[in-house]
Amino acid sequence: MTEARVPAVDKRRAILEAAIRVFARQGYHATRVSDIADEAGVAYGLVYHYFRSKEAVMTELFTERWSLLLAASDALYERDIPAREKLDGIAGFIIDSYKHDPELMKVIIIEVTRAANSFGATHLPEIRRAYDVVAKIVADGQREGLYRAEVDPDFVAMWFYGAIEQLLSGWVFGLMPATDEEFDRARVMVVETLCLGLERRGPG
Amino acid sequence: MTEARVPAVDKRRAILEAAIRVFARQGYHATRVSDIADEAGVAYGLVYHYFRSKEAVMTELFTERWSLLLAASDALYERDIPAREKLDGIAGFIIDSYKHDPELMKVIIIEVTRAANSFGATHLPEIRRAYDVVAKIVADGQREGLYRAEVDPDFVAMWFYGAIEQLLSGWVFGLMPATDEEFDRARVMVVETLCLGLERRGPG
DNA sequence: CGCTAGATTGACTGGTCAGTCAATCGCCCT
DNA sequence: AGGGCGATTGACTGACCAGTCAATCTAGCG
Repeated sequence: MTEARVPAVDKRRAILEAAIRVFARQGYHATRVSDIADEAGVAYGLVYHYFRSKEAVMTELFTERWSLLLAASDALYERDIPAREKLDGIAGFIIDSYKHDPELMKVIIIEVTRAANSFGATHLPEIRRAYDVVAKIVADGQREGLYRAEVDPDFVAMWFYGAIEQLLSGWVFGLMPATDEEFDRARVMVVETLCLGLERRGPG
Repeated sequence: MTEARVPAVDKRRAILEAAIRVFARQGYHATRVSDIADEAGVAYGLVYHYFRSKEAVMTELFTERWSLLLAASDALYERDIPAREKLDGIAGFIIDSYKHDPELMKVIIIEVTRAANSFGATHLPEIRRAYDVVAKIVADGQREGLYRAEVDPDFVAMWFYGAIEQLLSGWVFGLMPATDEEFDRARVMVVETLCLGLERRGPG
């Protein structure tokens, strides 16, 4: 009774999801477009009907999720809660994203965020926007006198993301146990240790 | 009057150094073997006289420097100095390596250490060995009661390297100012903030 | 019914490059 | 002088793959 334009099976979506699996399994460079098509159960040419290029597929995967992270970060930043909880919220969002779709996060981290040469270069602006929110949170914390003034907020932002990416990499490659308890433990540990490192010491 | 076998110009070395420049400029995947040969001022085929493959060139670049880091880490670990100084020594070694040959460090970080798919996978064991030294330092610190016992040493090790890699990436891509003062400041900041985050709080 | 337009197919093309190899060079030794 | 051998050369081959395109299919519509 409703939308007449939407096919019973959305092949476009099928292609995107197949791409996640194949990119996660073989890496972007090692996947042929035909691999994506096969995995999606569609003809080779259909990939080019829906996407301009192999790169465009990757870009859509990244942008779709990264924009969620940016939105969540902005929302967190605006809220009237302690800096620490904002950072915890961001760390939590990323880790939840991993819990929710590990393959997609694997692809994003490996092929974009840490791939400073290829997609990392293309998407630098969006990536930096995420860093900037963290830097702003830290800067606010310094202005309120919570955090030591000597540390550069931009530096902390890079640190924060560097640590989280490394963590996810550890899970992705089985260097560290990847259970739900570990996820929560890791999240607490990053934020707690980072904040302890940043906080001004008492009166002494 | 001396070594007869060594040519006046060591072409093998020239190829390695050309490779550093070209890999740094274009990235491993985007460099053709002919680019390396041209940059070295040498015929295409000579690259294959000295190296089994393009990959072998990269591997030699990585292994040569990484083994220095491992040796330095081990030496630092054995010395009878505070944990904090050991960590500072490792951070310092890496940052000095960057100061000494930024292009080589750029290549190692981007193409190996952070390239978990390609060379990162191949060299995982060596990379982990570097992490392990940091983990051992932290574990010792915990045993001595300096550091909080709740944090997982392996986790700290990943964190430490994640942060430093991110820093170097920031310099490499011009996201952060890369001057000698910045290098020293960054080194102090990483180690100081990390240790403050790890240390046990006074009596409370 | 036929018509149109988007969906779908897969064979084919063009360009790229890693790695091979046969030929030549230059140095040293006898 | 001339033989031997590693160093050096660069044209060539074989494989691979992103992207194109003309053909076919399907569904709504008047």
